[in-house]
Amino acid sequence: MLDIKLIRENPEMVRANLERRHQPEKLELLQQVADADKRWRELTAQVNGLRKRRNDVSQEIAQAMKAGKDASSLKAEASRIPDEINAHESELEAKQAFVKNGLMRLPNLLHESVPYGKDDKDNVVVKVWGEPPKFGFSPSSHAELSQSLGIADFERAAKVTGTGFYYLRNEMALLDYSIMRYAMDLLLSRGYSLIEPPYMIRRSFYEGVTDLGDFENVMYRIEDSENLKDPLYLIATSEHPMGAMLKDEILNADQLPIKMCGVSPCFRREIGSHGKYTKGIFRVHQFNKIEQFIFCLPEQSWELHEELQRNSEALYEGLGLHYRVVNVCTGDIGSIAAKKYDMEAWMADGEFREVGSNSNCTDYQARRLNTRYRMKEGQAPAGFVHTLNNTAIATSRTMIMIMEQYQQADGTIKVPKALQKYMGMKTIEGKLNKMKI
RNA sequence: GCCGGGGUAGCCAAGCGGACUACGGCGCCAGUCUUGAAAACUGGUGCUCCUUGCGAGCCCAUGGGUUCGAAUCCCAUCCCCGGCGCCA
Repeated sequence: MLDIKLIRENPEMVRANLERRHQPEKLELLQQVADADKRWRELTAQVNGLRKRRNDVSQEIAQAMKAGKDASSLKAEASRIPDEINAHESELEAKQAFVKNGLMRLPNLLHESVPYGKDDKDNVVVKVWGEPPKFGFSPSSHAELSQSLGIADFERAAKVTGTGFYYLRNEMALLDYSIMRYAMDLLLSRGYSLIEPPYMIRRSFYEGVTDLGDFENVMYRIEDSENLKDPLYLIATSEHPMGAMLKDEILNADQLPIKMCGVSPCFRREIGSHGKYTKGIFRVHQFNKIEQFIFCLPEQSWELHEELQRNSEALYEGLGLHYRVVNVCTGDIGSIAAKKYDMEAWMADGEFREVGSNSNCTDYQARRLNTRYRMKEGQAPAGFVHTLNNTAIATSRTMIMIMEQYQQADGTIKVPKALQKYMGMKTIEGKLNKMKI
């Protein structure tokens, strides 16, 4: 959420930002918000004047009654004022709601280092690590490999829950947990606190961490929520419960930065098919993820954004996986990020696909969450904190990378050295407690 | 789930229809004093608007209601604490 004062005092800056983002449709919204805010201020002045009259007359009534005088004519006058106030109040509330809603829908200000561009084709590759594996055979997709090894069952998952789900078996289930444990150990060693969050959170908290428009498309709602006005939703990432954790709180500067590493399954209704790489576990309704999340002082966030990036890169490099990093351009970046790096991994068909993203949300998310900081105990809040979030590892997509990059001619898969101690094996051969179904 | 007790500013806490302009304390900020600090003393300490003023409005968990007037009375909802019940 942007600060309304920025729109009052520096609308040109907000306008230029929308143009850089290629969101001309939002220019009109910006103007509407500015107009509604102006009207809100006029109405506020009028209504406050009426409220003052009401308060004054009520005081006179009190004094008259204390003096034993008749106050009935004053009462008659006073009883007319609430109607006048009500006549304006509904418009006042409507304008206020419009401004708030508009502010929620205007995107964050971009950092100057975000490359200008129209769509994902204009993202700028800033790093390439490793090389594509050289196979003396035609490589298979992870979907084919997992089926032939008998370590995943997509047909029965489709039967039971519909498309977009999976049963992992034996080595692949172990691989899932091994990747999580590997990522947890690395981030713990770098000082991040490990968090297992609630897997569902209330809607009112969700509004603080993400876009309102995402709800009905992306999130699963729990029908049986006890409080129907504020129902529970399954989390789409542990970023959300971690962000919501400090809603309406004020942190002391010496408590910051707060660095967390969340572990949880993620639930998403919208998995977008459109013929894009739909086989296997690339796009699914449920997957496990280790997520990094930071609350920090404004002056710390750009340095920490790079730290998060180094952590992600260390995780993939430790697994020996070929990847690249792109600086997401102005036309492709999400609305809450001021700057975003995407991690893209090489897959067996020779394409790079997104496996994680790293965003500095500056104060945009914190303003929605109302998470502030003060320089010292007892002092008034000095401003909003900055928040950052970064996929450390999404196990589903990391499994794809490992299976497709470490496959061998006989259809088995080498286990990256760093995972062998967690897996208890050096090669995935599909022999562990093999199921005859 | 049931029965009690609660939710007041950064924190603690009083108030329980009309001087509440929300008492008091702690913390914090500024000033006086001091070589400096502490102590002491004085003033300030939430949000919004603009005509920036000893200006006005708002704020007592949240949303409604009663009233000329609500922190205070009524209704609904949420949350916390204690006890009982249920339970991996």
